[in-house]
Amino acid sequence: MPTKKPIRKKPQVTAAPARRRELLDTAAEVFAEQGYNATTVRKIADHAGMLAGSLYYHFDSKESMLEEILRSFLDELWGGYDAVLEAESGPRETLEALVTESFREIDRHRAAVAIYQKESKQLVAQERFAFLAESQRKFEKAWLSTLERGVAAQVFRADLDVRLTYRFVRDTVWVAASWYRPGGQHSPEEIARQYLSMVLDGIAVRE
Amino acid sequence: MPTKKPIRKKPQVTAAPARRRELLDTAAEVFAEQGYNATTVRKIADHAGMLAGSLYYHFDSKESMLEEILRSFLDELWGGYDAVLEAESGPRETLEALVTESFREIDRHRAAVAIYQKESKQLVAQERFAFLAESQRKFEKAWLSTLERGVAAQVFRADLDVRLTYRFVRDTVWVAASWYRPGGQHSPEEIARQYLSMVLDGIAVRE
DNA sequence: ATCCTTCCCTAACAAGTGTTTGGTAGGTTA
DNA sequence: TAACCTACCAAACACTTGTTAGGGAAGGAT
Repeated sequence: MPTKKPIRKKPQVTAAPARRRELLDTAAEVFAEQGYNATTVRKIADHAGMLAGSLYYHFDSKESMLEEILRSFLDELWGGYDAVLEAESGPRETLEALVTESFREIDRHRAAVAIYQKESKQLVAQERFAFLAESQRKFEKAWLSTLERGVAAQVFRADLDVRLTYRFVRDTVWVAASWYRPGGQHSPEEIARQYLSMVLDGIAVRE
Repeated sequence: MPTKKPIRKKPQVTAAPARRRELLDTAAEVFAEQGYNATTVRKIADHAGMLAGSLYYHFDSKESMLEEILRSFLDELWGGYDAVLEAESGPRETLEALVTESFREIDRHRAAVAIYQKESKQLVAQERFAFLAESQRKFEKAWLSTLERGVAAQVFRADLDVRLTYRFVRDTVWVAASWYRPGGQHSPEEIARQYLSMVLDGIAVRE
């Protein structure tokens, strides 16, 4: 009679996601604050009130935690973006909606956005994080086409380099995650409003 | 007769800075590309064509390399900024000059700017890098006062939150280091011109 | 010819890293 | 009561990390 190997069943993906989410949220906080590489699994465990090894009951690696954090963030992000894009409004309205949606995502996923911002450039090289590259392509396409539609419809200026403008707009929106604190002075909508006012009409006084 | 201790004289700060600068430049490239924590001294040594231990003939720690990279960058940056501020031009001219100078610094110190951008938030906590905090205060003061002067002189809009505007302007300028490549399509001056046009006059078509 | 300086190599160190293995307290199910 | 599952701990593992110590080749100075 062959002795049954006591294969340890780990919950990993299947089991009750309650505790997983909890741990992923604290991990995301530490990742965002200290940087992914500077964050040891022992630090994460400390913040979660357990020991380093215990994390491996829930996840099978530090990297898989990072992957799950970024995946779930991007899933929700594209939920919002796709809804905006499918509305097929005018270019100006689309741009306003995209910006507002972005600041809302920052409000909800501050940590994940900060991580994405800091680490994505190094991560895309690994095939495990190839989905980041795909997301970036979709992202660029959405914003660029909106800007180009606006130029064609003569609601955006034609004398600006569209690609440069895209980069400026994109960066300014997302770096907000580095200083934004939820529950602070400004709501995401208020920040979006001010930002749109600046980008659309400029900060100079008109004569 | 007391045996003379063979104290190893290291060049460190005194000696010919030629090789030092060379090594610091390659270190800065690797730091910028992979992130400070993810960069091992062995990687730096690889890029420099030597072994890890040999780096310690020139520097006394990995951290001191980072410090020297950031220090020399900030020194040169403030050389340019102070010149602009001492000119005491009008607020709009000052803002234009600050932006242009910033893009020039990105052109010259792409790697250092990228490092500063990524790591400064975590570094300021250490007393060794307290000079970063001081630089940030000077930085904020320079930009904020320029914006406020502009609002007072009615050349900048009064209905925008100055602090929010400052953050937007600051971030967009510096994140350019993450995608800018010297010798590319746009010169620093051209990028500055486009950026200023966008920020000052907006991207919307005027009626 | 000797000495000294410069610049690097070889080889190791201790500390910290992500991860694995076996165990176990406590609740749930049979 | 017995078997089982969940969620964690305790202790170690192999490896990488920044750093150090001693040595040596090359070349200029004396």
